[in-house]
Amino acid sequence: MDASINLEPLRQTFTLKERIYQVLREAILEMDVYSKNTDLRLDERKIAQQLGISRTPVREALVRLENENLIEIKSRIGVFVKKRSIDEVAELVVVWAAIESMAARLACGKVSQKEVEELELIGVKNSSENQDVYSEANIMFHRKILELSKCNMLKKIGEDIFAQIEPARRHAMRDPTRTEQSISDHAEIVNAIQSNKPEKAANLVREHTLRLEKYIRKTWKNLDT
Amino acid sequence: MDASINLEPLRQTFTLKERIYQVLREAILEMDVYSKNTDLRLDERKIAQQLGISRTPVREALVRLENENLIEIKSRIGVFVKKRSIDEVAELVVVWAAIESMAARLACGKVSQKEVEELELIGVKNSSENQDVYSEANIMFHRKILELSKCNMLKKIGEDIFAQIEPARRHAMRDPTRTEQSISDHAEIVNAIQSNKPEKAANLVREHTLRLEKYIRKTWKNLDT
DNA sequence: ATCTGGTTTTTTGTATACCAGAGAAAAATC
DNA sequence: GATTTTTCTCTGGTATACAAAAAACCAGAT
Repeated sequence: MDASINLEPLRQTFTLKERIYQVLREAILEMDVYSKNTDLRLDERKIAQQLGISRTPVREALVRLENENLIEIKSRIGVFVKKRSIDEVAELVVVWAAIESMAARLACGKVSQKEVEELELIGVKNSSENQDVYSEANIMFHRKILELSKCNMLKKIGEDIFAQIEPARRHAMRDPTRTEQSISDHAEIVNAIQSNKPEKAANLVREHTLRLEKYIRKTWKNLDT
Repeated sequence: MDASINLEPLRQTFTLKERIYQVLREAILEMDVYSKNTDLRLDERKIAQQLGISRTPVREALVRLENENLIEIKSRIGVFVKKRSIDEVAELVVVWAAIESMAARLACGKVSQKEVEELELIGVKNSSENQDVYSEANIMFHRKILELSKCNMLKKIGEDIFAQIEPARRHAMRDPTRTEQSISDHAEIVNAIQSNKPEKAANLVREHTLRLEKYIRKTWKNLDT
């Protein structure tokens, strides 16, 4: 028998810097970085105050974000969300193409029928509804390929790079005419994976993604000054 | 018109956390991680004391290193240099293969004769001297390919991954019989790049690197416990 | 009005102090 | 002697205080 008070576990699984990191990361990725009137400055103290904590864990989160290239900490000047140049974004897309192409190659021969169907559902069927749905499904399609590679590192690094591209992708991809082409590309890719043609799958994915690179380079609207 | 002298920016950017980061990173990469009697623990306080500074900048450097997957910060337990498992290393090699393969592809058609010769010198001619020289030249060969892609992001991300692999590579690659095969691979790669065959160059590089993956998986000597 | 020079304010960098959880060691219990 | 409980210590986590550099401000001179 135990008559003493038995309180809640209260387990605070995550450390502050971890949570702040996640909060900030999400907030940064959702920012409209390329809009003229977006303030790119992050104020340590303001953030700490807003969250009701001290600067220390905030700073540690910021260091991490800087290491991920999402922000830039200028010594004794301030912290700024990074606005990538067209060249940097295009290059990142190239890296992404390399990684996803390898993922598609590896996926061949080790995916179940069920997984192929999931991929098709995301990238081909669901995509055709409307622009917003397409955009969301498009992201998921590419993430799914990374997943199907069954290679955790490929997935992890691929997603890191994707996060860096995402703001620019939102900025540059407003053209609905690309949707159709994209969906037929997806169908081909699904097909190649399903019929276990690694070389073809890898090539299709690579060219599909590199087409995005070309597109970005062509249609980039420079909103700087 | 501006006739005034135009001086350097003179950024004094030497912040402590930056320097500590570099010092620690180098030290970690040089550690023989897989040796039984290597102490993998890092003590914030001790490091700060040794460097004659406070814990704060040390911690920020550590956060960064953790984000690069070189160390692991266990909350209220300690900081440890990460010893990658065979699976993680093998997967990283796959990512590396993806990136370097794309680099070779891009290098085709945009390299000068002089650059090709440099590559050949590093990867084929200089490599044959002895094991140590070979090992060093081997690294340089692969870095050179990243460079010849003229894609900064590819280079940067490739080198990040390479840094993570390096300790394991040193651990696993002790077999001199691989040297010959490797050098003839290199020669083929140089040839493909020189004669502007992107598809072939990409394939050769990929298979060359993936062979390393297989090799690591096969010969990994588990020194844990 | 504009430029110049110093001064104040703001903001980041670093140091220090204290807190809390985990694990080991010691003590108590059986 | 083995097991459980308690205490203590070690280590990272967080808060706060202070130093230093950059930016903003503000007179006074031109």
